[in-house]
Amino acid sequence: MGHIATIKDVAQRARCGVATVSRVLNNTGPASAKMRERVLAAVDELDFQFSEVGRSLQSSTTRTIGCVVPSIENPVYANAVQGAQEVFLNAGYQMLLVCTNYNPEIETRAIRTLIAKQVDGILLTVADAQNSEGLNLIRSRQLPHSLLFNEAPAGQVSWSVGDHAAAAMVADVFAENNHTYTGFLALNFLNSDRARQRYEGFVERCAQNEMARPVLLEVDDDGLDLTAHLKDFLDDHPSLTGIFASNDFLALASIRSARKLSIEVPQDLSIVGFDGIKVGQLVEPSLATIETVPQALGAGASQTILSIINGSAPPEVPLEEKRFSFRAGGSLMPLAAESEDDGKGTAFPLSNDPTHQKAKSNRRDQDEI
Amino acid sequence: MGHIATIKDVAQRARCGVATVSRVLNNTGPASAKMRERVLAAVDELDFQFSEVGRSLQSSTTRTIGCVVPSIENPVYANAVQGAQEVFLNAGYQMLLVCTNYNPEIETRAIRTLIAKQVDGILLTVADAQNSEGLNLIRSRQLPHSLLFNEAPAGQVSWSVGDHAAAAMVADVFAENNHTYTGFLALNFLNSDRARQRYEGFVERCAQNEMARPVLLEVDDDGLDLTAHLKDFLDDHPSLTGIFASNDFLALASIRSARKLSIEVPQDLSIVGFDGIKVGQLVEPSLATIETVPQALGAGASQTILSIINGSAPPEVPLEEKRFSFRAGGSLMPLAAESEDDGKGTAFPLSNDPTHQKAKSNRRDQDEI
DNA sequence: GAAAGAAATGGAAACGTTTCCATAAGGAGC
DNA sequence: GCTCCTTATGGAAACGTTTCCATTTCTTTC
Repeated sequence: MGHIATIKDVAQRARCGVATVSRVLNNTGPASAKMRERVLAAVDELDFQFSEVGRSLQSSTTRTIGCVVPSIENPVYANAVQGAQEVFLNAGYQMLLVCTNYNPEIETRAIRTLIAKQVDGILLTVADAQNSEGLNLIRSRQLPHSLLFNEAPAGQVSWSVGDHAAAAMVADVFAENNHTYTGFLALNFLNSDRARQRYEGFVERCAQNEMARPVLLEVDDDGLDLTAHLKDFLDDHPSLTGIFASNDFLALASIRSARKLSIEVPQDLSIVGFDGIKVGQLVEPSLATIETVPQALGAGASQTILSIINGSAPPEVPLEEKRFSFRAGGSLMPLAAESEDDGKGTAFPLSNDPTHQKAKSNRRDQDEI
Repeated sequence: MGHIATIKDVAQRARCGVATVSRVLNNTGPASAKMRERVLAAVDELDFQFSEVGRSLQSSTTRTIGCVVPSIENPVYANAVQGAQEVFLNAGYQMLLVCTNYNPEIETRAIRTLIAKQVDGILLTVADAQNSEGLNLIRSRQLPHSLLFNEAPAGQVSWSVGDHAAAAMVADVFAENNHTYTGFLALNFLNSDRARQRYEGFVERCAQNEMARPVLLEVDDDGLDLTAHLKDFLDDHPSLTGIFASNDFLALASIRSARKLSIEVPQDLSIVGFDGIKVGQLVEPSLATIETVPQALGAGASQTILSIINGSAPPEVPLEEKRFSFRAGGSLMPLAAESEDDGKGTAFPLSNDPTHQKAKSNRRDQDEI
């Protein structure tokens, strides 16, 4: 028979009522030994398994959590999702995953559907936390949820990296290494509040460190024409000695593009990434970057949701210094120090800096080919 | 009111029966203009949305697909899952994701739960397709499903890379480059039929090519002690000139470990990876590897499932040559050719091969430190 | 052996839908 | 104004659970 057994079939076969079957199988309420045995036998013979749909309708609980992220091709999100998934699975929840591809419409639609499916909670990274229709829906429904990677608007919890401060740290690192003229390489600037926060944090701290205002290079896709973009960019801004890439892939791609342009990293150009993906340590030169803990953030955010669901005390979001740190790497090199009493950092490149000089000449060579 | 509106609330507010509300909202059956308006107004005022749980119970369909993979930290699976997710989302399905961490028990449990949740189909990569409890459950329930990455047992569809043939291709590449003494670096050998199939394919083709039987180096975790393992391995097998790593991460890690041991890749040792992850092209030396199309496999497998569900013609699995190809890279270098008439490849390393010689001496140096 | 209490059991309602079927309302034709 | 048909509408069953409550069965105690 192609028919899937229900509790009624079991009851019939065990010659008892459905209530008894339910009690036996859930171990709720009394049952005689022989009855128990009959039920178990019937379950075995019919290969019975409860329908979670029926259960959900009755209990208005689905043991399912929604998870909305931009993409899992980015290992940062992949790790976070994996961390979350593990926590949820251990707690007996499964995870509905939606990748929005940084598209706010998909985001909204997905959240709507998740709500309709009556998920018990939602873990999400939205395009813009200040202005997310989906997030508003969740809030108005008072559905247990936690933001991941997004900075939360008001005094709400969010498991974010601390993009602003982390980017500021990059500015400090550049300053410590005597870099003054830097660029910021951005991807998905429009659809990612994180990218914007990094840029802001970087720009602000550069100003505080009396460095030049970083120039912005925005690329729309991480396609193969990065080399061309980079060339134009460096041609337009020949004094640049360092680039802060808004993620590690972009940083690695930049190193490669630089190599193609005969610009050596780090001798001619220093590059710092963001995220701290694993391969960054495997390559040569190793990637200087901001190391983050996406898996921990994902796990933490999940626990926040679980604690809301079962009313226990939510975990504390760790301090910023636990959420990111600078990882030194071969892609960043100190410039020879500017003499300390040289006034407050003139706005011109140092022509007596050999490293810097080399960078420029090298680049010029390239230009003239 | 903290109460979520149901169809009854809408009916009450619109002063009509629930059947009418259902008809209006689903556009099934007739309804007068004024009634339609009243219902729509009520929906708006109450912020009503259908409960998918109620619907599912009634329609015995959930618009949800289960997806079981070992891990999404591995970009191969991440890409495949992402590809699948997109196809499903476009078709109006959402995806329950479970990562098993290569653990068969989690795998079985997860599949059981997915069945209980009455997913409309399951996309899965199992530890061992020949012997998977979960897979049997799915089959006996006749649930629409498709294997992903696993080779299917009998004449069943599966969206796999073609690990056996792909690994054979690596053997051919080594042969073409005059490598005779090779090693196979394996991870998760126990819990991955793919890794085993790659090994078998490689060993077989090496034999056909009259190369030495590849030596197997099995590592249990991709931790930091790969360097130590590699050193021992190369000490034990000094004639080795090439290593086939069962995935790209392992390959990159090997290159790094080699670098630490002052073994130069590819001059002293050639390395070939598997999977074709993106970063492999960004690094120096670039990684020679088998390039695969995980996203396409994921998308294809999803379409197979959808076609089973709605009874349409399933997509064809592309030919093997469309599913993998060899990607040349700087990590593989040809050895000086053995003289063609030298008989059928003697079983000893060529002492007149400078590159090879260098490799050996270099390694010896290392040993003596 | 009867009464009282405890233990076991089953019936039925409820959860939120859809859909079948019956009924009500409206209009056309005589 | 009546019948007849079409179009609207609502009641109720069904989907698979859990749980409340009432009923039955078994022990115990006198």
